[in-house]
Amino acid sequence: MDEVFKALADASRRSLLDRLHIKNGQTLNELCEGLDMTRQAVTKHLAILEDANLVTTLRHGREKLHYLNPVPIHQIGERWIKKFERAKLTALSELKKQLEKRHE
Amino acid sequence: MDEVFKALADASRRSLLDRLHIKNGQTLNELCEGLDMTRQAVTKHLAILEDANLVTTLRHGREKLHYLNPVPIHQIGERWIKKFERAKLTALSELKKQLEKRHE
DNA sequence: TTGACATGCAACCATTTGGTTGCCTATTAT
DNA sequence: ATAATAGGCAACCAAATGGTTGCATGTCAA
Repeated sequence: MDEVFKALADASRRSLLDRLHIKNGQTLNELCEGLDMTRQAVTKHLAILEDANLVTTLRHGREKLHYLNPVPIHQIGERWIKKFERAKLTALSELKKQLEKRHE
Repeated sequence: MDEVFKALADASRRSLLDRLHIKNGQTLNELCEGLDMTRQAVTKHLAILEDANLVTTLRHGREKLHYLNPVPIHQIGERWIKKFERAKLTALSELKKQLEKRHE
């Protein structure tokens, strides 16, 4: 889980995921197009995404195809973000209550 | 949005949010208890969470009370994670289809 | 078979990050 | 008044991060 959060912390990596979301199964060079970065930098980002299991790769001859794996993203939503849903609703009223308490 | 992702990338900071989720409105010293870190390190983490608008503070005499703001977490869920929901469902079948295409 | 293309590996670099220590200031309680 | 308490500020440090360049390897096409 920590690896996933770390992987998502970088805007370049999130944009790579976005691009794979639009078009799945792209090669390294395809993913490099239009980016203000060397191919090697992109390789490193993709390796981090792969380690976090956010991207799966598949060799096809001399090409390496990259596929988005949305499962860890979904898990972050289910296992982590959902926890804070209830808080959202009660946050403001709780804060007000506690403020009043402190000022007694 | 980037600030929020960056803030959430650290396990210590996520655990601080968890603790505020359990008990809202804690002081700095309260939040330091049981942590294997100096107070100053915790201060820095809290400052990052505050910059990302995940935590709101309130001075009360010599105490500084920390309140969880779950809104940015919720926004990550709505604006970012939800985008990948559809992908989740179709990911595997898409991958299979594309594999078949490449092997024609 | 040989050149072009797609990717991999490794060393190196600057900046950011997560942490520390030491000291200072403000508020509260005795 | 003064000691204890809660927190702030700044300098410093090691390690991680995000990037580079240079060269090597594997695969395809002419």
